Amino acid sequence: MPAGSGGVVEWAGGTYFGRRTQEPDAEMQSALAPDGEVRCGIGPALEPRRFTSMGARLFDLNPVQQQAVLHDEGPILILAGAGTGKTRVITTRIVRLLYDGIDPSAILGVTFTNKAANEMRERLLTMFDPEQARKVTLCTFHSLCVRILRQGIDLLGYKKNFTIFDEGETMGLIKRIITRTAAQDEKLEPNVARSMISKAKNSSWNPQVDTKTLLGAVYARYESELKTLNAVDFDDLLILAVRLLREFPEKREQMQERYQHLLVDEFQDTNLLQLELMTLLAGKRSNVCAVGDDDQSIYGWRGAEVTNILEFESHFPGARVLKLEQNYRSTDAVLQTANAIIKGNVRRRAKQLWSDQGKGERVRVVEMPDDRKESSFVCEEIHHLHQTKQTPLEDFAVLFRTNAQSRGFEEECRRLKLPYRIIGGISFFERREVKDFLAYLQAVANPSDDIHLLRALQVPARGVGQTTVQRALNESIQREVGVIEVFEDLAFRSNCTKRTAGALEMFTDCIRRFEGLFHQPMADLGKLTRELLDESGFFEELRRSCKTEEEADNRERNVRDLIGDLEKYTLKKKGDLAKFLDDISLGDRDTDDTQGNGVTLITLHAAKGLEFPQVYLVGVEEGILPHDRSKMEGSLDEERRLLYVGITRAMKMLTISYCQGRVRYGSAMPCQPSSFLKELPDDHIERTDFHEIRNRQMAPEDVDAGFANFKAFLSGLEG
DNA sequence: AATCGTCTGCTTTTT
DNA sequence: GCAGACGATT
Repeated sequence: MPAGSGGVVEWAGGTYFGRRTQEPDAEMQSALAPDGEVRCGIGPALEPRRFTSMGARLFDLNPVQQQAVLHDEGPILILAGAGTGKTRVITTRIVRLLYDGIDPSAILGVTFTNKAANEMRERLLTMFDPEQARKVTLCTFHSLCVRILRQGIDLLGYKKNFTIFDEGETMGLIKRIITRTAAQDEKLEPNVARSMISKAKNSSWNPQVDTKTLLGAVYARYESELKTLNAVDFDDLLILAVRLLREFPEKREQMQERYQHLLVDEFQDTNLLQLELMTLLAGKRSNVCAVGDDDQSIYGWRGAEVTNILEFESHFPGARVLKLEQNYRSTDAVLQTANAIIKGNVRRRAKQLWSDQGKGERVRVVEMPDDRKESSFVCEEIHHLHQTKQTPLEDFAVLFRTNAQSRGFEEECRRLKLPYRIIGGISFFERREVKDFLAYLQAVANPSDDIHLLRALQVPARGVGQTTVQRALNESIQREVGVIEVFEDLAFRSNCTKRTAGALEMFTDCIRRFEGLFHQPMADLGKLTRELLDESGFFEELRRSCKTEEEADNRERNVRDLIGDLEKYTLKKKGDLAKFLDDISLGDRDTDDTQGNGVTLITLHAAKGLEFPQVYLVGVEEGILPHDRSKMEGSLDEERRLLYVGITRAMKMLTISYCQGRVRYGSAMPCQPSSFLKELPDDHIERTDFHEIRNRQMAPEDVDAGFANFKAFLSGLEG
């Protein structure tokens, strides 16, 4: 059926026009009867079994959502404003395809985070026969690419057991290259180099690798060293997968045959390569269902291309475009505030969020004297609401632009004994013990993985120093063999000190022995891992290197948790060690997300996709939101979207605060309210300040105390 | 190999 | 003002 034709669809003998937008009438209602048989469009219908029928599911959706679900073939863009039931639509659409009798393994749903992919899978399993639903591919862009590459990367001259470098490993390599490449007087920030290289790699335009500049030389060297290490970074996963599909028609056709229906979540966050990957996979059929919201595009700085969504129709000609604007999350006051902010952006697909949940409480905009008052006010109010109204602490979230801002709130929570959780910051996988642990597993899984082997070699320190390692590396490059083979070479060892030679022998023997054990078919991987870590002195080192008992326990628990994950993983037959490591390298971990206990402290970026009944959006000051740097980079529109994302997280109550002064970079500085705040609609907001709010809530004697505090602060500022 | 002192730089970070 | 990195010490 041609795209966008709003084709006629049969429902239990009745006729349903996919394009209609009005409420279901009586005729339709009977056609959509909850237990009715379902037959629509595309494939041979399946008999619905114990799951809610498709008809009933459709009945729960609003008219536009229904159209999104019922759209047949050809490209469709679903512009899903914040809180408009996007995930629901996407999962229901998959269910609908399944009901149509589409082969589950021909359906591919792509997301950006493992969390999103896993949540979608969970949801799908409750909606359709799990045995079938499980066969639907739901994964991240990166894990999709790994799947593609594990099968065909040899065509591009890599070995199939390539290693995936994470951010840290990438950085390490770049740093080493810079020190080796740069002349005495040359300087290059590894951070800068990394992001430039990543930009160059991602933006398909090949910036004529100019090896005359230091950056160019580092870039060229980085690429060639990755290749010799048989390693790929996160960018390469996309680049190589796209190259494979572009350059090898048989691969492309094979994939196009396999995946007949593509669904992409958070489309506004896709970059050029991700778009290209999708067009390559979609092929002529062009069955692409993209879901996203240009107003929530906040990852431009990471290469996301808003134009992918703004110009969707030019990438997928004939695309149908639907707008979801009915919001099921927030009150009208919140939504009007959000609408008012976002309409200041020019390049966007205009949307007006609305809800039928009533006006709700007005949005408070509070002026605070300084950042300390801000955090104490917010935390005390949360405390107060929790005590007097029994509002669960999980209902509250404090949203801020930069991680540094979390600190004051953290301290304040501690002072008040409010449980809290911080989202973001250093990720689990960046923890040293986790990386060391994974290095061991990777070394055992693939001893020719030099980088991880060398990392394992250093934990614990074995008396094999820089010079030995460097010598081994040189030799391994020269002889074109893995470092482990150099270590095992008696001639090489005879050139080391006795101590070093012994250590090398012990280490390589250990790795080799466990390599064999791990590859036995019925191996108990958990048990083996514990033996490996005991024998190698890993656990001992882990405890030894901690200052406090508590820290040691924490770190050991992290590692033991991961071993538990590995056990579960193999028990559930999800795959072998190599597959487990792939998943983990891409951050996919079966987290039993112990339902968040406490107040949530979170950055605006990390808050996207979440919702909270009570939201405090703090530090909304010129220079912070919008951030100073964004003005130089000309990304004010993205800052505005960031604010929009923050506002639309709130379900019932939203408080926006800014300070007259705050401590930044160590010294007290005056602040202006964010220029965005001028755009707020007066009829839905209430402007107030710290003192007014205090006077309203506090007993008089407390007010005096508060005032005394304030004076104390002022004198502190002057001193 | 560990430790101490000095220097720097300071947004966000799905993979 | 503080954390993290790096180089010079022992």
